[in-house]
Amino acid sequence: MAFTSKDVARVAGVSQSTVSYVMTGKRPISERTRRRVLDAMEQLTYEPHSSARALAGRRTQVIGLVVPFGVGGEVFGLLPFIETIASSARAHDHEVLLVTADEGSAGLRRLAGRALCDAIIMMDIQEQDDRVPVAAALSVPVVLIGVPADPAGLHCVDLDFEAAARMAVDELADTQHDEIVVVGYTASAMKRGLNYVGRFLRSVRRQAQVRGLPLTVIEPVERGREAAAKVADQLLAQRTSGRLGVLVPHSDAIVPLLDALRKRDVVPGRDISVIGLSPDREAELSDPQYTNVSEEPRDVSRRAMETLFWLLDPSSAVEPPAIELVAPRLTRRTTVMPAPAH
Amino acid sequence: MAFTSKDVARVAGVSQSTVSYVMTGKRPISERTRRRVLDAMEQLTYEPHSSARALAGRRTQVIGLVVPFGVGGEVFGLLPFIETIASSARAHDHEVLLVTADEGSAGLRRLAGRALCDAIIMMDIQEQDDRVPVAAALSVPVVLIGVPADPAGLHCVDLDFEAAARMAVDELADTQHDEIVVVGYTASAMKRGLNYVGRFLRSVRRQAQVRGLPLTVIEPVERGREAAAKVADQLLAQRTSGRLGVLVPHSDAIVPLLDALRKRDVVPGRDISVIGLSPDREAELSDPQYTNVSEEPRDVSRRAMETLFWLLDPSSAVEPPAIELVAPRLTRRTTVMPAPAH
DNA sequence: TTGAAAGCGTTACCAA
DNA sequence: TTGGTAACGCTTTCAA
Repeated sequence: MAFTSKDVARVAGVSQSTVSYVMTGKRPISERTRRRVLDAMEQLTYEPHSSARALAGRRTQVIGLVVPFGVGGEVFGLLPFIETIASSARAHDHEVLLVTADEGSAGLRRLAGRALCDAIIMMDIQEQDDRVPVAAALSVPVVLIGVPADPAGLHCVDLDFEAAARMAVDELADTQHDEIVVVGYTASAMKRGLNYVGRFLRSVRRQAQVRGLPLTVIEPVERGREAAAKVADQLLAQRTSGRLGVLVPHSDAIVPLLDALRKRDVVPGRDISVIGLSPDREAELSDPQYTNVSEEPRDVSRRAMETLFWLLDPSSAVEPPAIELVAPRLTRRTTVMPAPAH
Repeated sequence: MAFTSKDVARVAGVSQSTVSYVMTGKRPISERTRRRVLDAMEQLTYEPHSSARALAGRRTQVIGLVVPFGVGGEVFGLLPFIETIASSARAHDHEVLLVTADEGSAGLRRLAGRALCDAIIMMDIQEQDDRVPVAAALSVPVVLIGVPADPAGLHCVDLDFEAAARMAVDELADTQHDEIVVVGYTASAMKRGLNYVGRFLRSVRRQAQVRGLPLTVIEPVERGREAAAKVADQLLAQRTSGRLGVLVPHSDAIVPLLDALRKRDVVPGRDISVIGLSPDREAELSDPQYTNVSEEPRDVSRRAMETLFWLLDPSSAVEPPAIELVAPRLTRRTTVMPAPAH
C-alpha cells in the first residue's frame, strides 16, 4: 500500500496542500514546516503519484521518443542517440516513453491526444515525411532529429551532412586524388527517402565540382558481400588513373567493401582511398581502421534535448535556431593515401 | 484544446459514465447508444486522457523497461530485445517507458513508487544483483531477462546458456576435435558479474569433461586488436595437436580474433575451429562468416512479455514456468573443421 | 505563512 | 440498459 500526500500531511501535522507546496516550491514555506514535511516524506518513503500529478498539474514529465524500429534497416548506431536522450531526460527529471516509427502518425496522435507526454523527439525523418505536418499541428512541442524538405515550423537538429560531404571531398582533393566515386545507398534506403541521403549527395556533387574532381555515384548498392564484390570490381574498372578516392556514406557498406578490396589485393590507403560516413566506434574496430566522418550522435541528441527543454520553458535561455546543424569531425586513420611528396 | 469524455457525452446525448462504459466494455450497452457514442468520439477525434484513466482505474497501461545503458560495454545486440518488447507492448495496447540501468534500484523504486507503470522488464541481470531483492519487494510484477543466483521468486526468462555451451562443445567433439580453448570475458564483464558468464563457463567445463576433451579458459581477455593478437599467439602455442576448437562467448571478441588468426595464416575452418556466441546477424556479416550459437533475443523477449502479461492477467492462460530457458540454435558456417573422413 | 476546497478527466459503484 | 456521483491523489485558487 503506497502512501499519499495526505498521509504525509497527517504525519507532519500540516494540511495536504502544504505538502504539495513543499514539493513544488511554488510558495514560501517556513523552515520549520518544511523540515517536518520532508521528515514525514522520508519516514514514509513517500513518492508522488505521477498520474495524479499529471492530471492536476497538466505536466506529465515525460518525453516521447519516436525511434526507427520496425521500418527495416538503418538501426545501426541508434543506441548512442537513445542513450544520450535518456540520460538528458533524467537530468531534467523527465521520463522517456518509447514509440516506434512503424506506428507512423498514429503514434504521434496518441502521444499528444492521450496526454502521454509533454514533448516529443522524432528521429529518422524522411525528406518528404507524412508525420511532419501532423507533428507540427500537435498540442505538444516536437523536435526533429533530421531535416525534412519542409520542417513546417518545427525545430530540427542534425549533423551537418552538407559539411560532412565537403570535408570528405576536401580531404581527397587535398591529398591529390583525381577522381571520386560515391558508393551510394541501398534501394530501400533511397525509397524511404531519408532526409540526409539527399543532403549528403547534393553536397558531394557541388563540392566535387568546386574542387574540379570528376565524380561518379554508384547507386543503388545492395547489402552483403556479393554486392560489395561487384562494387569493388566496378571501382577497379573505374580507376583509370592511380588516385581514386571512394566515399561510402552508408555504414553497413564500408566493411564489406574493404574486405572485397583486400581480397583483390588492393590495399586501401596504398592503392586506393576510402572514407566512410559512420560512427567512430565502427571505424576504430574495423580492420583496417578506416578514415571516417563521424555522425556525432551524442552531440546531436544533446542539442535536440536542449532545444526541447527550451520549448518547454522558453524563459530559461535564449531561443535555439530553428535548424541546428552539428559540425561533423573527420578522423584520419589508415585508408586514405597521403599526398605524394614531389 | 482537447476534448473530454464529457464532451463526447454531450454530443452523443448520453451521460459521461456511459461513454466510459462504451470504452471499457464493462457493462452491456445497447447497440443504438454504442453507435451514437462511437460516432461522437469519431467526430471529436476524442482520445482518453491517460493520466486521468490511470488515476481512476489504477492501471497505467505502461510497461517499464530497464535497459543496460550507462553501465559500460555490452550493449551489443540490445536493439532486437528492445524492438521486440516494444512491439509486443503495443500489441497489448501498452506503452513502454525506458529506464536506464545506471539508475540502479532507485529507478525501480521510482517506477513503482510513482505508479509510472503496471509491470517491469529488467535486462542485464548480474549473478549477484542488488536490484533483484528490491524488484521482488515491489508492488508491481517484475520479469527478469537473465537468471540471477537467487531470483527471489521473480519470473526469469533467458537463453539456455547451459545448453548453448553443451551444443558448442558437442559440435567440436562430434567433429573430432581433441582440445578446446574458451576465449573468455573481459575483466570488466567479469567484474560486473553478468549472470550468463558463469552459467556458460560452468556448463562448458562440465560438458568438456563429459566428452573427455581437455579444456583451457583464457581469461580475462581485453578488447581491441592487440589483445586479439596476443590471444591468437596463445592459441597457436596451445595447439599441440592438429585439431583445436576455440569457443568465443563474447560477441565483440570474435571478429578481431578471426582477423588475428588470418594474419598469422591460420585459416579458421581449415587449420583451427572457432565457434562464437553472438547474434546471427554478426555471424553472417563477418568475413569469414563464422559458426555461431545464437542468443535468440526475439524469442527471449517475446516469452518475457508473455510471462509479464500473464502476471498482469493470470486468468488468461496457464502460468509460465518461474525460470524459462529458450533453446539456442547452432548455425554451421565456415569456421569449424569438418570431421576427417577416414 | 498556512488551510480549505475546487478542480483535473477518468473508473466504478449505487440506484433507477 | 442507463444516469448520478463518489472516489483516485494531486495542483492551485481563494481566504484567512
